[in-house]
Amino acid sequence: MAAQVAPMINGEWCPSDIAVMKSLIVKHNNMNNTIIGAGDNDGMNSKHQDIVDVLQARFPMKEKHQVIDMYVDIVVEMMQCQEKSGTGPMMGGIDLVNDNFGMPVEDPSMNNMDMIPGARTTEGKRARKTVGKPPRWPLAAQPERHNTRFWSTEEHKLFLRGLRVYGRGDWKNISRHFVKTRTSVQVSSHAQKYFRRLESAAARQRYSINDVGLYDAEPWMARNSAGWEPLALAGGGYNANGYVTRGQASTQPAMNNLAQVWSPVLYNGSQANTSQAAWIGDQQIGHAEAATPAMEGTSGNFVSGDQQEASTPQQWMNNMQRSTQLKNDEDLGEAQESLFRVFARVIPEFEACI
DNA sequence: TTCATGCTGTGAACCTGAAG
DNA sequence: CTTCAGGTTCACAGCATGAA
Repeated sequence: MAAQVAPMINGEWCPSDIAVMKSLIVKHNNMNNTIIGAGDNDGMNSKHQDIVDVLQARFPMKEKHQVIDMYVDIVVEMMQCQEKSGTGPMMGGIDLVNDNFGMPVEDPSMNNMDMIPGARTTEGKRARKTVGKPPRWPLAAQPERHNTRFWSTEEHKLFLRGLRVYGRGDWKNISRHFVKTRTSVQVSSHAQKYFRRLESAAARQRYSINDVGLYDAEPWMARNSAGWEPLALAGGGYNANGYVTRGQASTQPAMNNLAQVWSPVLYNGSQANTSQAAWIGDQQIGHAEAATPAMEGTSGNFVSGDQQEASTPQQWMNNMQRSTQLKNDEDLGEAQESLFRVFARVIPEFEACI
């Protein structure tokens, strides 16, 4: 672990890397556009395969899935910039999305993400649990908790990937295709705790598996222990608890999960690489660092449809909701899903890597 | 078209174990 | 000892599907 890098930043992609990737993507996209006609599916697939190969060649130290992942993120970011500006691409023409990479979307109904909390009525549920309810199990007959197993960091990252591809609510597919070691019920349960954790971000006191972001390295052990304490960084790293006490501004927790999951939606790519960061209450989500990868969601601002920055947990949640609306309105979510789905089909390694 | 059934997601209660 | 985090389970609601 490089001591210079904030722990929430995995150090895998630096801004210059991303700039190079963008440049290469734009260059090869434009170059191939002159050769490949619209609707040429094989050509499009080959095109993206070629671009990934070029990127892989440029960054031989990276795993292929890392390259693919970043490629998708950058494409989505560019797409979002195009959507926002309405006048054209930020970095040259890129038509990777509008035609679904030249491939049909296998299941358009996939865009069923319902991120709006409260969209489904819960009235009548709340009074369900009755007072004086007898214990679920007699003390002597409590079921064995043999299935209890803490989520590993890897499982959580797979969960985040699945969340990014299938969206919130499709636990079945996330379980089936990503977190294969967990049932859909377990995934759902984990998600419940995960989102609750995000909502109560300001009150966090202990490290949790849910603090692991998709691109985070693993600077910690699975539990609070001295095992990861030595990794605490001077000035802006972790403290022994993994969280800052409210009022302490000298240490910065890594709480970028949702930011990464929804980075193309929540973060304004055009403002990436600034040193501004979003905050939850007293705690900073995205640690401002000069060397922050744009797509990490660590340096970009939280943006909602009206470009408002979150400054309180409630505002943050509201922004998330508005961002979801924005995504729905502009079909960004569907486009992103399409990207991943296409990648999953075009590049076999993708499935193997995730 | 209507109804029954099964599946799945959601929110909450409850439990265990670890940290404070 | 208290508080907190994580996991399981349950009740309910919504949706899809098939039969009448």
